[in-house]
Amino acid sequence: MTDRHPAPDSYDPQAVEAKWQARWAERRTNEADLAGADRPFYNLMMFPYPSAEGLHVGNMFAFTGSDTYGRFKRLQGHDVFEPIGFDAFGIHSENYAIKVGVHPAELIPQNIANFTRQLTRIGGMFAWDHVLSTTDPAYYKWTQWIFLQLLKAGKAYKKKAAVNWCPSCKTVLANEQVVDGHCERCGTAVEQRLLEQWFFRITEYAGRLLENLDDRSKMDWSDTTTTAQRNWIGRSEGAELDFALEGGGAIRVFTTRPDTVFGATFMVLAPEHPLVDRLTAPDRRAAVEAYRTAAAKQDLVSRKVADKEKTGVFTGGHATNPATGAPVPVWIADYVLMEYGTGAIMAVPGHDERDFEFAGRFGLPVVRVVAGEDEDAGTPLAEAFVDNVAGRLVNSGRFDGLPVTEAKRAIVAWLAERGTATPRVQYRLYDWTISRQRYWGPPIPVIYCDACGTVPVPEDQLPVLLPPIEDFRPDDTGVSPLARHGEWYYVPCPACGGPARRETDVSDTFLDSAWYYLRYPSTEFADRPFDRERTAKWCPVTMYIGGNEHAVLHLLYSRFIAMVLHDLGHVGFEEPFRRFRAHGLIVKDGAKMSKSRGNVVIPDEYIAKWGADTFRLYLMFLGPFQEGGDFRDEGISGPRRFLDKVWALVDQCERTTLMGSELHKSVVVKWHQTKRKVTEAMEALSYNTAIAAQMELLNTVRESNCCERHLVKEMVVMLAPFAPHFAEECWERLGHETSVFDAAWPSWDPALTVEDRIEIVVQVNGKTRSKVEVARGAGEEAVLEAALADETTLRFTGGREIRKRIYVPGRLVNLVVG
RNA sequence: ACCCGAGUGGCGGAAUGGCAGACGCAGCGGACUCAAAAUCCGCAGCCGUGAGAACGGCGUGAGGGUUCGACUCCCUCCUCGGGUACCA
Repeated sequence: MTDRHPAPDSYDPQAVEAKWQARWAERRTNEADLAGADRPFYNLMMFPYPSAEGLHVGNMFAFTGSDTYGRFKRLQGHDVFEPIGFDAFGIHSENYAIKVGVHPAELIPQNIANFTRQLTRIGGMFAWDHVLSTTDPAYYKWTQWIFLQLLKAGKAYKKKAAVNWCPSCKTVLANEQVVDGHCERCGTAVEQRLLEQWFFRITEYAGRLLENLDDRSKMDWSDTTTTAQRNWIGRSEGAELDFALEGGGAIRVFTTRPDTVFGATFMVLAPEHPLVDRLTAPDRRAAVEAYRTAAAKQDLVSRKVADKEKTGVFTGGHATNPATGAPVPVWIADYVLMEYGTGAIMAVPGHDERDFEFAGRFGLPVVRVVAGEDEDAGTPLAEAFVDNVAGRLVNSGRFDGLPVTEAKRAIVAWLAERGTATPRVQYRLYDWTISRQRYWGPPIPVIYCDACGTVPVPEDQLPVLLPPIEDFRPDDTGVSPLARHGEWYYVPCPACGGPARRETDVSDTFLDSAWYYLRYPSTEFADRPFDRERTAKWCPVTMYIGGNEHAVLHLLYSRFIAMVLHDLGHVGFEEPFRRFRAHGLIVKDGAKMSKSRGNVVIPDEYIAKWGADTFRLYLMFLGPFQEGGDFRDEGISGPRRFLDKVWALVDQCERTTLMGSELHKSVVVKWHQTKRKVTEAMEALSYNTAIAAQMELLNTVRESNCCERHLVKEMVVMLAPFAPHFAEECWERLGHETSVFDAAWPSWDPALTVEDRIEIVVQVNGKTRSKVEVARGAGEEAVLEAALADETTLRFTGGREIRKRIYVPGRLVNLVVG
């Protein structure tokens, strides 16, 4: 950063910014008329987790990009509502609080105050009247209410599920706290433990969540995000097949490759599979039990590591292959997961890599049932042949010769007739576990009564307040610290008045953030989560911007909750975010910012040095918003010089008559072209090119040395989304008493975006050789004639025969010579 | 391993089938200045020919293809970033 010494009447960002921030607050410029707006536009940015470190430059980039869009929409005449809030519950806050030994309820307000200061300083158009924090009882009361609606509707249920358990710290760990199968803090090997936990039935909605992704009338999202969601939901089409057991019953498997059933030479069950006991032969019992115990102890993360060596044991039992009628041995192995499909697979080692590896390890037979184009049935397999598009069946009885795709249908139909197959769609998505055995979250509003069982807390008793306990650390009981707080924990049953206990788990932070956009427009209503009319007016969110790290969980959970609320009649839409765009990431001098590298950029010092407007302009200029870019200290002086030049132009407007001078046609054309280009670029979030276009216009004006007031005014308006304080000040200096944000976005005249005479590029054999100037409306004949007569062109055509002439209207001529 | 994104001057980046390098940073030359900073004017992809205005060739990670024409579309490969992870 180099020092600059401003001349007395030059642009002083600190003074300008302080002035306008005060004025915006006083005039309430940034608040939308929520009840009366004519053209509501809900411009939402993912709310931040208020960390102790404050907002870093990457956050500022994202917030500025969202704010720039909101301000642009406002200038286009929309009533823009741009709220902000804080996602302050969760394990991040809790762990940090434990680390520094200060209660999160004390830390969070300090952090929020700091975030508020930063977000105000950068000049965000935030509707502070509607600020919210998820830790506020007035907010989480309704988070609990949403839980109860799902419970009532049968969309919430309780079941035992595995958690990561550190036997040394005696506490439940989140997946992120497990590093290489060991506890992040003490290094002890992590085990799994089964706990009763609450789940939401998101899998019931898998199909709809998937279908809506393709419905443009409901959602316009960036492709990368919809693709990530599609993959996460993971739809697979296949069939369930039954492998009969001696003495009745069957092992049911799910497969996407029913065409390979003739090659199923063994079966594998998940160690937890309920049929394991029945199948295990007496002499195998010891080995099977040992394997099951070992599998049960493993932590949740390493259980699912793909490249580890295959393990498993034979149960001693057999089942019957429904296609061949042959008995196949049944094994158990931890590579088969109880949570997916039926918890059992038919193993086809010839055509599945995992099964191939397993068969090789344990000496099980490999049979080829699919062959590629030029292969014959006898070719031995050196590796699994997994191509499921090309290839024909072999060693599959009457199905030999059928292409794979056809064989899938034919075999399922054949087995279905005999009652051993059912077509089936399977999703990878699993139900959402919302229980957290922690302190810092909204208590799940449920009471357990010995007489009545599980009783929901009556809605009129919400919120269930999180008690302000001193010791909020997890302890060796494995249940939430809340269980230690007797007068909170023991309550009379709301149904029978008898002795009862509260649920001590709190809910996942993702539940807090799954509905916050519904709360913003209704923050002043204490008696309802979201007002019906307000919601109808403002929701779904018109434009949502956020990081792609939330492409899956947050966005999917929000969609699910909206869908449930829709089905229960609480909201009129299924999809909460009409438009979503992911912002890119900022790196510093080519490397990712991180504390360990010591290259984290703190925005405050840059803002103090250059002002918020220059900083904003630089952030939006350094790269495409949706891709991010490289933050370099040297780069920031360019945008500042640009503002200085605009300032000087406004200055000239104020005190000279030169401003009346007639514009050259070329300046008029550039002006109108710029208005079009900037408008289109803003809409596409291509802020860097929008700014470049404005710089070009300024350069043209300066070079031509002619200008007029109207042009300068429009320049200021186009600059306003990026440099709001600067634009306000210029607007005032240009003689306006109202906010620049109440001005209209400039429009352009398409006829004036084209010069009277245009340049046509002349290529010979595809290489640019010359240019000719023609009148704007010149026809093909005239242009070709001019091109052929051009001296430079003639040097390259050299009298040779012209075999082909290509004419692109208004742009180019290509002459192909022999 | 799979899925997604990206690879363009010294640097950030622009152009998504039609003049590659807009705009900006850094750099170089000049003006102003006692001098420096700031500001203003100009130069600027690489290689070659030329004293020179100029002229020619090459050039968007690598190789192939489609096309009158490819940074842009297709195939194969390499590198980097992000996501997912034994999903049957």
